[in-house]
Amino acid sequence: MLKITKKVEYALIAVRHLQENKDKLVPVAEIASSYGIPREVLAKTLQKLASSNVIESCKGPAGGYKASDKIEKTTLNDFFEILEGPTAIMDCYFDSGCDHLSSCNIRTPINKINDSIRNLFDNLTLADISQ
Amino acid sequence: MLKITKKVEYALIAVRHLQENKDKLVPVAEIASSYGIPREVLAKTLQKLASSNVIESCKGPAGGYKASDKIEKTTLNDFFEILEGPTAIMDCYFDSGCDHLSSCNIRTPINKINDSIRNLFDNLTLADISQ
DNA sequence: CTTATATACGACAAAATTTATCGTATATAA
DNA sequence: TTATATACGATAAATTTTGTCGTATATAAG
Repeated sequence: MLKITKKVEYALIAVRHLQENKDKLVPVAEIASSYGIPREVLAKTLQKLASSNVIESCKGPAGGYKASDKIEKTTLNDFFEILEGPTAIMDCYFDSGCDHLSSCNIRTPINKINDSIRNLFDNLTLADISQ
Repeated sequence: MLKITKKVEYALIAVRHLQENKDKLVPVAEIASSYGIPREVLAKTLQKLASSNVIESCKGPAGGYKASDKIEKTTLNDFFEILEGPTAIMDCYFDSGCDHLSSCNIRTPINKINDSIRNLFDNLTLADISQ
């Protein structure tokens, strides 16, 4: 439990790689083969980061991805939410279909834990964890 | 991602229930039926909490579980680790079988995130989140 | 001492989620 | 025009989580 997914792991690896190669455009295939990541999985992940402008994409031959200016200031919370949706230890606060809401005795605890984690990740940037 | 498991959810519900019924011994069946939890799953979960002395068990007719003195001071980190093992967002720091260690470029980031989360959960007790 | 009830514990099946693959479309530099 | 790279959806495989079943053990009550 409380594990990140491979998607997020791959995204972190890619972001770090792009940060270390700031000048050039790096194609997905290069990152995938360097770290043993399935190409298609990584591609889809980087597409999400590109559409949120954490990284920039360029199509065509000699194309690829590069880190954007925004990347250093991106918080872990933003990063995770781009890839996986809202940060929460349970789904019940986004789903509406909980049958047991009336007898639920852990709303307060769950909310407190969620708030604590979001607060933590709102105050950690990609730059912070790289140093 | 970063979700708690049903086991942990059920354990939290049970702990809260026991805290609200401090005097009496509550059988698993009572908690399971009150909150719509599968009896056997909850039973196994409470057995772990009992063997770690977070709660106390009593066999036989009129037996059941009750909160221990230790319960209020139990940190979220201890609670989670009793139920699910070490707190970490990736398994690679406990498994030894990572093929890509030499090319791994996210050891520092992962360690920083792990440390931050453990620090957070070490400083939150079951009492803290219940208020 | 027998019986009913509760915890203790392991093996296995079902369900859900995550991870990976495949196919097709679009953009662009050479 | 061609080769190469991103973009995106559908589906299959693998893994993990969740739930079920069976059996053993302890103990209070009659």
